[in-house]
Amino acid sequence: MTDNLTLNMDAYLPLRDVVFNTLREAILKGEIKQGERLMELQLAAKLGVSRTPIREAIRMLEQEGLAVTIPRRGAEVAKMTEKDMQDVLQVREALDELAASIACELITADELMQLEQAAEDFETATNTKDIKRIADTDMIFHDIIYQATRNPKLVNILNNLREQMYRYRVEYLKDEKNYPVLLKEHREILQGFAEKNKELVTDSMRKHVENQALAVKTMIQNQV
Amino acid sequence: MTDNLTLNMDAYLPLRDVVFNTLREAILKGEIKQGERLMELQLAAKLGVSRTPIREAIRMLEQEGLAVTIPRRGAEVAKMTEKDMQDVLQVREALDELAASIACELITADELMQLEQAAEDFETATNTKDIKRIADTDMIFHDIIYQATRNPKLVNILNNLREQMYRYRVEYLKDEKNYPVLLKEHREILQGFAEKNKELVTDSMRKHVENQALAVKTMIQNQV
DNA sequence: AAGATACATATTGTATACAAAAAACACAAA
DNA sequence: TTTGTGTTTTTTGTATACAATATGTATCTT
Repeated sequence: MTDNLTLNMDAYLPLRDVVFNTLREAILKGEIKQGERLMELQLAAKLGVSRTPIREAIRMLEQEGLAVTIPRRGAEVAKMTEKDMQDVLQVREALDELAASIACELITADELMQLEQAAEDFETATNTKDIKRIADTDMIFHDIIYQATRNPKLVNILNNLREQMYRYRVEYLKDEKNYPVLLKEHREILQGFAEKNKELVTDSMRKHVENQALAVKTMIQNQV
Repeated sequence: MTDNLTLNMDAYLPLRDVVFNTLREAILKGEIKQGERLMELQLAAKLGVSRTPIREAIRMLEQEGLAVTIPRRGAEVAKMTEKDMQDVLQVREALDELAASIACELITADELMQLEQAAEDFETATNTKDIKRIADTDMIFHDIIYQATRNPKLVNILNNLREQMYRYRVEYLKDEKNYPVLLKEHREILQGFAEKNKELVTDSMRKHVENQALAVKTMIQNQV
C-alpha cells in the first residue's frame, strides 16, 4: 500500500465518509492492490483517526463490492477476475443501452448542447495525452446521458458498475490507438440523440460497451 | 416500531450482520415504517447489544438503499415514493429480461426441472391463501432463473432491486384476482425455457414485470 | 528434521466513555 | 400569543478499553 494516504478534510463530512472516499479512491487507482488487507489499526494510524470511522468505511466499501471481509480475519480489497469483469460488463451493456434509450426520449435541448460540448472536450482531451483529463471528459459525456434518464436508481447502479471497472477503463484509455474508434462512437451516439433516433443511440451505445468489453478482456489476459 | 425486535443468534455471525439482517427484515416487512428514525441507543437497548454493531449495520442498510442518514441527525428508513418504485421497476424490467435471455441459453436440464417444480409449487401455493408461502415459492421460481445466468453480479443487483419492492410485492400477492395472470405468465416463461425460445422468454418476462409495475402503481395511488 | 504444544502477539469484535452538535424546553420580554 | 434567548437533554461522532479469536513463534519431543 502507498504510505501517502492522507485525508481531504475540506468539507464538514463525518470522518467515516472522508475515510470511505479516501480508501475508495486509493483502491480504484490501484494504490491499494487487490487482495491487500485493510487492517483497522494500521489504517487508523496512517489516516490519523480512530478505528471506529475506519470500520464504518470498511462496511461501506464492502457493500459497494470493493472489499470483502472474512469474520475475525478482517477485510481485504476485492479481487476482480476476468469473469467478474465480464459479468459487470454484461450488466453494463444492458443498462447503458437502457439509459441511452430513456435519455433519447427525455433529453432536453440544453442537455443536448452539454453533450455536444462534452464530446468536443473529450476530443480535445485525446490530443493531450493527459489520461486523467481524458478519463474525466469521457465520464462527463456519459454522466450527461445518465442524468438525462431522470432515474436516480439507474444512475446509481451505473455509477457503481463503472466504479468496479475504473482501473481497466484507465488502462483502456492509455492506448492511443483506441481513440479513433472511441471518437467515432461518441459522434454516432451524439448524432442519434440529435435526431432522437432511439435505435441509432442504443445500437451505437451497445457497440461502445462491447468494444470496451473486448479491450478489457484482452487486457486481463495479458495480465495488466 | 414493533417492540418485539429480537436477534436470531443461531449462527456465529458478527453481531453487525445479525443486527443488519434483523433490521433489514423489519424494514421489509414494514415493522419499522418509512421515515421512522433509527436511533442507535434505542435500537441497542432493544436488541441488547452496544451501539457499535448497530452503527455498522446502519452503514450497511444505507448502502443497500434501505436507510438514509443525515449527518449529526442520524438514520431513518428510506421513503419510497411512487417515482422511486417506477425507477426501480424500469431497471428491473431491463435486467429481468437480460437475466431471462441469458438463462435461456445456459439453463441446464436439471435446472429446467427445478423450474417446472417451482412453477408447480407456486400454483399449489396460490390455492392455500398462505401469503408467505406464495411469496416464497414465487421467489424460488425467479431465483432459479437468476442463478441460471451464472452471473453473480447480476443476481446481486436483481436481489437488491427485488428487496426494495418487497413490501408492495406482498400486497400484490394478497390480491387473489392476480393469480390467474401470474400463473399464465409463469407457464409462458416456463414454456419459453423448455423450447429454448429466447424471444418468448424475454417477451413473457417483460409482460410479467410490466404487470407488476402496473399493479404497484395503482396500489401506491390508493395509498397502501 | 518433523510435528506437536504452549506461549506470545496481532487483530478483530464489542462495549463504553467522552466530545460536539442538534433538538427540546423553559422562561422572559415585547 | 409570539419571539428570542439561554439551558438542559438527547443524540450522534469519535476515541479508547477490554474481550475473544486467530496467527505466529519458540520450544520440546520423537
